Amino acid sequence: MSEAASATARTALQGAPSKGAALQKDLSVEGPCGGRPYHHGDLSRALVMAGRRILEAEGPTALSLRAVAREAGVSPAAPYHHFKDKSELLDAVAEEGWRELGVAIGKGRGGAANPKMAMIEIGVAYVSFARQNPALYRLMYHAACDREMMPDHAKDADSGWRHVAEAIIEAGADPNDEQDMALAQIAAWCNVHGVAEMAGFKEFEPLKEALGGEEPFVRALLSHVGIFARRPKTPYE
Amino acid sequence: MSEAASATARTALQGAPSKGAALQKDLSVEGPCGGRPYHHGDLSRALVMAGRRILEAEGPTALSLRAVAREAGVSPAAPYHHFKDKSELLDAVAEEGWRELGVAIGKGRGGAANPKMAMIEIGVAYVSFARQNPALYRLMYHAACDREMMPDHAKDADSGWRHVAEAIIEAGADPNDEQDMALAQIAAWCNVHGVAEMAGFKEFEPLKEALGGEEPFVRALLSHVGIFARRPKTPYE
DNA sequence: AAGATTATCTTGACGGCGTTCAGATTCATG
DNA sequence: CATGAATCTGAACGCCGTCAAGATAATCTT
Repeated sequence: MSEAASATARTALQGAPSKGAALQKDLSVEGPCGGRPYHHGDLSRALVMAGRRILEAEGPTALSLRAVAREAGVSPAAPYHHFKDKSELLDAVAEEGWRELGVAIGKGRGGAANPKMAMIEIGVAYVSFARQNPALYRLMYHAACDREMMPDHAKDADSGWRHVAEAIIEAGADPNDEQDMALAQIAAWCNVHGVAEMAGFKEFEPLKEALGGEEPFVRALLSHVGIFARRPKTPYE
Repeated sequence: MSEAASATARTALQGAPSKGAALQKDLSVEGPCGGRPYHHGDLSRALVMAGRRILEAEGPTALSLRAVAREAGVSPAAPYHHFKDKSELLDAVAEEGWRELGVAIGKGRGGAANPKMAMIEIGVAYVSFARQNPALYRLMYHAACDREMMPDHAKDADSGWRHVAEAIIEAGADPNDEQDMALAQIAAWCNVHGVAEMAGFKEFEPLKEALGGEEPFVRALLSHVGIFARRPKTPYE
């Protein structure tokens, strides 16, 4: 189901046979270029990739530090030379997810017919990513909630957060009304997150089918909420 | 010894603030009262309460089956006579949470100035509950996501789900347009969930302060999204 | 009232987990 | 080539979820 999901990620993960031996060798062979590789190869990278692979293949409950080490072909204690503890490793996996999500959002935004549609396309891309990598998305959000903030690189050029801010302005918001800008951005983010986590619920199945599939369903949901229609600040009195 | 343990448990719970005051039953030595009590007393109830207490006091990572049993004063294997496994116990804790949330939502709805305001009040009550019981809320949602559906009792009279449906109709929606009804209900739920999980993020702090606190912030967010304003189905073309 | 039956709880064990630490190995460099 | 630092291993600790076997108490039958 989520197999076709991360074609982009898959290339990155490609050629990773289960045992670490081959992986180690490959990494150490291409070593001399960057000056990065260490004793074992770039283990820290390998661990993150192994973590993601386990997440996709066997689900979040199987994602133990020991399993990751096993998959990477090292002892259970090895990761501790690259990450303070398990949660730091998981953070690294999550961060990669956020980066990919940013790229996906950028693509969605770029494919919009006009600036006013961009926000919806962004939302669709966001939800679509979350639905195709559910375990990863949960991990990402878990990490964010734990530290009670968005990932640090949210300010980066290709981050989803940035895309949203720009799209809102392009859609006609007044960039000088900081408060309204922030509200729009936050509201969009909250909404799209809710949809991402609930779109798979089974009680919505009939409606999904009536609308012709999950993507139309998501579109309808986002449109219905008027995700970024500019509107008076207080619709009720 | 079971008596003593459950006594400590009870006093500990009474120390806990906020809700659940009415919830705790009299587990004291009342032999032939309800026909329910068993060997130990109502252990299954006691376990759920212990679970909740640990969740609030020490966070989700401390919430182990063994810790719950310890807190309830029984052996680590005792819970297995009442719950199939750990996750079933957690489900029971979550279910209690959903019930409380339903009540909170009902109160919010009842306190609304007029039918059109009811939806916002519901949203505020929802987010407020989630923010006051963050660990419990996460647990609730985790359980729902795992089974990919809302809790079973969502159809009950005092469930939040029901309240939302009724409030939407009272606000003027056409109850015969099933599709639109469902969309409104789902969109509301998604949005409010997103706000609930993100309202605590630190990057929103300045905006919160500018708006005068967290509740105004939440109100602004919900209003901005036009959470339940009736609107044309496709705001963009 | 006494014995049989069932439900409940305890004890003890198993394997897996995250984490630590002392020691072995390999790398970079002088 | 020697030395010191970075990297990995092996074994150990305590906690976890879970299970099987036995002890204990409540309930039911007669």
